[in-house]
Amino acid sequence: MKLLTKDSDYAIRTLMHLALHPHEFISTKQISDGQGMPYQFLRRIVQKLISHNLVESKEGIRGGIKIKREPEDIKIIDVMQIFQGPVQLSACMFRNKLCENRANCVLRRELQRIESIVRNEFRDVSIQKLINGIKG
Amino acid sequence: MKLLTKDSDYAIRTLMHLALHPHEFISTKQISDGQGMPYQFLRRIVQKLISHNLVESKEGIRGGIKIKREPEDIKIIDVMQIFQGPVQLSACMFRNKLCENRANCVLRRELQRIESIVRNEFRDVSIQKLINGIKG
DNA sequence: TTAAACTGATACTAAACTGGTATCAGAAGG
DNA sequence: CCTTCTGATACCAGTTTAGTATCAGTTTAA
Ligand code: FES
Ligand code: FES
Repeated sequence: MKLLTKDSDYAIRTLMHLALHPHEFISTKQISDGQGMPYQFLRRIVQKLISHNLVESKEGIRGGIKIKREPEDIKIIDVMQIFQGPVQLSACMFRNKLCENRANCVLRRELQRIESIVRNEFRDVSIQKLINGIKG
Repeated sequence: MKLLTKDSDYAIRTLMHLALHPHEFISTKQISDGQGMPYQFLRRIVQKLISHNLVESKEGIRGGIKIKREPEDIKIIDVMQIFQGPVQLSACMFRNKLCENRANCVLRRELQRIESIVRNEFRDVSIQKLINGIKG
């Protein structure tokens, strides 16, 4: 079970980097080089961050990207949802259709409980908190 | 992010079923039919449970499978580890090699913290607990 | 005014994983 | 000896993951 995929990972690191220089446009190339991430892969990731309004961009030779929201307000669960979709339990059995006694299903209940714990943990970590290395 | 794959799911349900009839050998066919799981898929899953000593089997016409350990002692994290491998964070960046300042990496630290929370939760749920629907 | 350094938008790829199916062999029991 | 079971594999299609490539358009500064 992998908690974080590469794209979420790279995205978070990129946001951390941007949060440290909130007033300048930094090129994706510079970030990918500096952090050892594959450039074209990061390009695609960055475009998603832009389309989700976490980052803004400027085209042209002195262009680049810049963080658009407060680092406190960007939780890593937001980033994960963009790249990995929602935290979800195993789909209900009986292939297509949901089974009847969902309300009573104990496995389902436990999974939902754990699921919400996981969500809360990832919601508690912001980009700022990562930068601080402390509660944020 | 999916917490439970189908094989873990089916394995857990199978163990629950076996735990309810701890003294008889039940055929895989009977279980797959009864629970709406694909037979051949479940066969493969059951073989893994056997090779990991959670279940024992008897060949031949009145054969089948039987639970081998106490339902209290089988935690769902054990089952998940068999089918999904360990709960792990995103691999360290800089492709193959681990990066230098691992000790200082805040993202890594947070992920490890959350990882251990998840592990503990899944370690706290046993087959017996699922059957009871209460603390066990 | 044009070359260089950027982003926008997509298309492509190989490898791994997921969920499922199929086969053939051999054991046990009546 | 026939049926019901397991053991052991091999196969398969669809999706996901991680990464690469291409071409077009924008901006700036020499
Ligand atoms: S699996 Fe559908 S409710 Fe439990
Ligand atoms: S990514 Fe390797 S230590 Fe943070």
